[in-house]
Amino acid sequence: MSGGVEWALHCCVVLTSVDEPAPAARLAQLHDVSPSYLAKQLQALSRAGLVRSVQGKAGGYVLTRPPSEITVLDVVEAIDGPGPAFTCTEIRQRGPMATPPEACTAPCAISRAMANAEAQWRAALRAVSIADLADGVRGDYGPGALAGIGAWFKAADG
Amino acid sequence: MSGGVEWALHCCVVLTSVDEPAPAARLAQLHDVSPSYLAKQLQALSRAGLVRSVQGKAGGYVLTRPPSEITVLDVVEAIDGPGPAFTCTEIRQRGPMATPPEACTAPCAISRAMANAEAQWRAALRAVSIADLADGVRGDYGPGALAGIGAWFKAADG
DNA sequence: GGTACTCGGATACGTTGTGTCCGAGTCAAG
DNA sequence: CTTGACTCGGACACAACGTATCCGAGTACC
Repeated sequence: MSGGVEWALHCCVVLTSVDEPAPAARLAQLHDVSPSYLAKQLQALSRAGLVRSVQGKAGGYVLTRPPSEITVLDVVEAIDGPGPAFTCTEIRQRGPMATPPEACTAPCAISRAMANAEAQWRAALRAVSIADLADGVRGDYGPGALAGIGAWFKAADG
Repeated sequence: MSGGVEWALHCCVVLTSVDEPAPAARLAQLHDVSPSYLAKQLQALSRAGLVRSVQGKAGGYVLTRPPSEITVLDVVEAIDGPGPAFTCTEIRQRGPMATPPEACTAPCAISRAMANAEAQWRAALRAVSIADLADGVRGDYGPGALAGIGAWFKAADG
C-alpha cells in the first residue's frame, strides 16, 4: 500500500481543527515531510472531492464535508485508487484444460474468496470516519492536542 | 498485491487432485504461464513449508499438509510476505508539534483503524482453506473437473 | 556409473510508487 | 487598475519493487 495514505489521513484529521484554509507547505512543515510530495497527495484528495482548494494569497485546503461524513475508505481509495488489490487473470480459461467460457459466467472460487476478504476490509475502513479518528486522538492525548495544532496554524512559525 | 498469488492458489488447488509429485514445468503448461516465474512462486511456497519438493527424475511438488489444514492466508503470506500492507511511520513524533515519545506507548488512532481493517481481511482469508476452494470448484464445474486435471497430469502431453 | 530430470538461487527488465520541479491561475493589497 | 506574491495543478526524473529469465547444484532412476 502507498505510504502517502498515512500522510493524507493525518492531514484530514488536522483539517478538522482548522477553519481557515491550510496550505500544503504548512501541512508539510507540521509533519516534517516532503512538501512537494504531500502536495501530490492533496491533489489526489482534491480530485476525489474530499477537499476543496482555494487559491490566491490566503489559499489552501479545506474539507468539503463534515468530518463525520468522510470515511477512511474514501481517503484510501482517493490515494491508492478505487481498484481492488487482487485482480483475477482468469487463468482458468487458459491452457490445455481450459474451462469453457460459457461456464465462466460467475467468478471462480479463488476470486470469490479474495473479493470477500477485501469486502470485509473495506467495510472496516468504511465504518470509521475522520471525526472518529479525531475523537480517538483527543481521547489519547487530551482535548488540547488538536486545539494546539489549530492555534499553531494561526501563528507565524513553529 | 502480487499477481503471483493467483497462480500459487490455483496450483495448490490442483495439487489437491494429484497424488504424485507435480513438476513446476507441468503446472506452468497447464495454466499457460511463464514456467520460470511460476517456479519462483513455488519456491516461496516451499520456503514457507506449505509444499515439499522432491528432486530427481520423477520429482515435483506435493502438499505437506491435508488441504483442510492450509488456509488461503498462508499462501498469501508466503508469496506477498507476512508484513502488513500499511506501515505506520510515526509522523506524530516529528515536526514542531511532535507528540512526546512518552505519550506514544500505544499506536495512534489511524494505525489502529488500519490494523483493525487488516485483521478483518486476514480473518476472512484464514477462514477459507484450500479444501474449501477445491469444493467450490467442484460445485461450480462438477466433480469431474478436478479429476480430469488429475488424469491429465498422468498423461504424456496436453 | 551414467544420464536425464528436478529444484534452487543469482541475474536482467519493466512498471509502479516516490520525490521534485516549474508554470498557470487567483486573491489581496497598494 | 496595477502590481505583487502566494497558491494550486500538472509535467518531469529517480528509485524500488514486482516481473521475467537463465544457468548451476542435487537427486533418483536406468
